[in-house]
Amino acid sequence: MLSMDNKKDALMQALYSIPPGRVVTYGQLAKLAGLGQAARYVGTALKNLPRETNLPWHRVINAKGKLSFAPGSEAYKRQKNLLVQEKVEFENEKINLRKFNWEP
DNA sequence: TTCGTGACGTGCA
DNA sequence: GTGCACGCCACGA
Repeated sequence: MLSMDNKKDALMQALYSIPPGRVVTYGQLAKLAGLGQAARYVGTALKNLPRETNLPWHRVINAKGKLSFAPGSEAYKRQKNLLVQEKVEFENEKINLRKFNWEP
C-alpha cells in the first residue's frame, strides 16, 4: 500500500462526484480532494487525462467563472459544448457561479 | 536536492 | 472590469 497515487485517486473521485449541470473551480476541486491549495495541480492532472474519458473534466472552470483555455481554441469549444449540453449557461463567455457552482 | 513550470487563486492598483 | 505580482502545491529534469 502506501500508494502515492492517492492524490490523483482522490482527485478523480471528487471529479466524478460533480453532478451534471454544475461546475466547480480548480481550487474547489483541490480542496474537495483533500489537496489543499493545489489548484494548479488539478489543472496539470486534468491535462493528462485521455480525450476519451468518462470523467466530467469539463465541469471544472477557474475562479473567474471562465474556461481556462484560449477563447476560440478547439479545447475551449469542446468544453463549452459539453457544458451547454448539460444546460449550463454562458453569459458572454463566462458562467454565473451563483447559479451553477456546485456546493457539496 | 534544487529549479522551473503550470487547464490556478487572491489581493491590490 | 482589467492587469500584475506573489503565493501554493505537485512533478519532472
